[in-house]
Amino acid sequence: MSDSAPTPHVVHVAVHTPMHSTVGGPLSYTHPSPLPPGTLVRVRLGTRPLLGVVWEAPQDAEPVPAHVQLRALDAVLPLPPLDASWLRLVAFAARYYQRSLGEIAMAGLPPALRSATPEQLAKRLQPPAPKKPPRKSARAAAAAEAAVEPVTALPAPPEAAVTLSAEQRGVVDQIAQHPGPFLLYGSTGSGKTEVYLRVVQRALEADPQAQALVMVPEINLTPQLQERFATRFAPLFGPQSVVSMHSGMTEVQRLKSWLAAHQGQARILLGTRMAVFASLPGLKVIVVDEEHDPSYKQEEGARYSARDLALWRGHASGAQVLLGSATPSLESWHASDPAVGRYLRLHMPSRIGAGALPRVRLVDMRQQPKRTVFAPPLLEAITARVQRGEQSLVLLNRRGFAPVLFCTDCGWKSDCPHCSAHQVFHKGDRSLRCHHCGHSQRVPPACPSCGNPDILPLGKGTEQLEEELARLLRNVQRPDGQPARVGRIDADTTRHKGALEAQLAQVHEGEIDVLVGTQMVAKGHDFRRITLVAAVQPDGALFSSDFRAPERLFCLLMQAAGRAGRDAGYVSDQGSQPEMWVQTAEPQHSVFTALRQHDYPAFAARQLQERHDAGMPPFAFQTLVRADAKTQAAAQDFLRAVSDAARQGQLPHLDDVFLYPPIPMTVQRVANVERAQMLIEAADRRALQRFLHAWQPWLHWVRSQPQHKGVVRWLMDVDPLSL
DNA sequence: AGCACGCCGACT
DNA sequence: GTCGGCGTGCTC
Repeated sequence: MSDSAPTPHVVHVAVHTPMHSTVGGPLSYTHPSPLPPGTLVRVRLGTRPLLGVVWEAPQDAEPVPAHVQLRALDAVLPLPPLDASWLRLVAFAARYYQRSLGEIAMAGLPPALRSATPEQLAKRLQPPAPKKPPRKSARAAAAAEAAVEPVTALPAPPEAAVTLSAEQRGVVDQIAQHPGPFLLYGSTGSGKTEVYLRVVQRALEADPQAQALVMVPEINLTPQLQERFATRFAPLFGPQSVVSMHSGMTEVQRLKSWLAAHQGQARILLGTRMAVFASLPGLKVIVVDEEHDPSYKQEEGARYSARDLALWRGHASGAQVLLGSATPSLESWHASDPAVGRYLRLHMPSRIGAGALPRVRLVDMRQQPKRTVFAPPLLEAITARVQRGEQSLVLLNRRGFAPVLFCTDCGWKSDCPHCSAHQVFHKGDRSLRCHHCGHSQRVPPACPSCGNPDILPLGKGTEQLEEELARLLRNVQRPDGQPARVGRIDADTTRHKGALEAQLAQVHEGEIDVLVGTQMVAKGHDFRRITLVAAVQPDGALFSSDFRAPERLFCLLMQAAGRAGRDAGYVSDQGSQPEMWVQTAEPQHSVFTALRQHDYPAFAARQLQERHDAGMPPFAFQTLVRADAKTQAAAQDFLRAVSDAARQGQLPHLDDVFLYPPIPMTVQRVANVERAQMLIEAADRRALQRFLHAWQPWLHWVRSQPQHKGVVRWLMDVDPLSL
C-alpha cells in the first residue's frame, strides 16, 4: 500500500488452490471497506487473476506469514453475495471431502464469472430496481425476465391433461405430510417423473419465492426433462422459470442459468451433479432422479457425491429431498429400511401403460461351444424380431473393436507406452488407442517386436459385435423387404455434438433394426419399438474384486430390461412378448436369479446381508488415500510413512479406524505416473471424519520431507465408489 | 494447481 | 545463435 489512506480492512478470500499446497486455505487481501461473506471478488495470486469468494475469518487459521505483503482486491463483482446456506454447504463439502474451500466453491460457480467484466455482468443483470433489493421483490424479478431471452415459447398444456393413478396420488400425499427425506422406489415406467412434477408444483405454488432443484445423472437426460418441466411450468410460473445447468452448455448459457437461479428468477433448476452447488436462495425441494447412478459421484478433482450433498443441503436449509430409483443404491435402500428409518420409503410397483416386464431368458454359455459370441437361440430371437419389424438392443460394455492386439508368434501385445494398460484396437480408423491417457497411434502392419504380419484382435468390443451381427443377419429381411440394418451407439460414435440425438432419432424412426451399444444406451432414452434386449458378456462384473460390481450389474440389467417393450400398445399389436436375454456362464448367480423375478428387494436383502457380514458399506465407511509418484516404490513409501505418522502421532480415533497396507492401483501407471492407494475403513462415520481431519497436516508434513520428493501429489477419495 | 524462472539439446 | 524441454519453488 503506497498511499497513506486509513488502514484498509483485511478480507479472507477462498480461491481455487489445491488442499495439498501451502496456500490451501482462504487467503488474505485488503479492501477499503469491509465486505460481507459470500461477496464475489476478483484477486491476483502471483501473476494470475482469480475469482474468489469472501469468507469469514477461519477460526483455526494459521496467521499469514510475516514476510507476506497483503495485496488489495482487484474488483468486487456487482452481484448479491452468496447466502449463508450456500457458504455452509461449501464449507461442509470442503471439510467432508478433504478439499480446499476454494476448490469446492469454484465447482459451484459458472466459469464465465472468472472472465466477465463488471459491465458485462451488469448488462446480464436485471435493470436497476431503485426501491428495494432485487431478491426481495417478486415484481422486480418478474420485470427482469424481460432482460433474459426466452428459452422456448411453449403453448399452455391442456388443463388437467394428466390424472394421477391412485398409487401416484398416495405417494404425493405422503410427501405432502412428511418432512422427508424420501426414497421413491418405483419400477421403470411407474410414473416417477409425474410425482416429481406434482411435488415441485405444490412447493412452488405454496411460496412465490420457492425454488426447486432437480438432478439427473447424465447430460443426455436433461433435454427430455427440461422439455417436460418447461411444458408443465412455463404457463404457471413464466417462460424463464425453468433453467438447466450441465457441462454440455456453453459458458454464457451456464452463466445465464446461474444468475437466474441466484437472483431467484428461475424457479426450477434442472442439472447434473454440479447443480447441487448452485446458488438457490429459495430452495424448498430437491429431487435426485436415478439416485443410484454412479455419475453423481465426481471421480476427479473435488470428489464429492452430489446425491449425498443433496441430502445434507436439504437438511441444512429445510428443503424436502426426494430420491428416486427403480434400483436404489444399497446405501439408500438400507437407510429407508423401516427398521433404520432415516428416509421414508415410498413404493410404486405398477408400470403405467408400459406393458408387462420383459421375460428374462438366461443362456447357459457353458453349454455353448467356446468363444461363442451369440448363442443360436439368441440369434434366432433377434432374427425373428427383424422379420417382424421389431427392434433389438444388444449391450456390451466395451468400446472399440478388440481390447488388445496380440502377436501369435512372440506374444507381443498392444500395450500403451505410457500406461500399464492395453491400447484398444479401433478398426474404424485403424488406430490403437489408450482409454486411460488418450495416446493414439496407427495400427502397425506387422508385429513391432518380431515382424510377424499375423497380429490378431483378442476379445470383442462393440465395433466387432456390430460387424459380426451385420454378417450374421446379412440374409435376413425386414417386413418391407429391406435387408436388416445394424447400428451402434457408444462414446466413439457420439463424440461430436448432436451425434447422439441424431442417432437416437434414427433408432426411433425405425431405420435401425438391431442396435449395439454400451451402457450409455441402457440409460438414456425410451425405445418404443424395442422388444428384445440382450446382455452378451456380463460376467466380468461377477468376478470383479470390486464389491459393488454385482450391484452395478444388477442395476444395469434391470434398467436395460426396462427398455424392452415400454410401448404396451405397440407390443400388443404385434403380439410379441418383450424379452431380456442374458448370456452367462453363471446362470445360478443371485444377480440373475433376482433379475429373472424382477425382484430388487430380494437382491438388495441378500447383498446387504453379505455386506453386513463382511463389514462393508453401508455398514462401514471408507476413504482411499492415493499417492502419485515417479516410481511405485516412492508412492507406496509415502503411504507407509503417513500410516506410521498416524500411529506414532496418536491421532484421535486411531483405534476406531483400520489402515490397510498400500497397494498399486489396478491401472498402476497412467501417463508415466505410478499410482498407489491405501484404504482406510471405520465402522463410524464421525470417527473416520475426525481421524482424517487430524491426519491432514501429517500428510502435508510427510510430503515436505526430502525423502518423499518423488511424490507428485496425494489425494483422498472419501466414500469411494470403486476401490 | 498454475506460472515463472532457470539451466541444457536440436532447429531457423 | 535461439526455441523449448520440464525440474524447483512461490503465490495472500
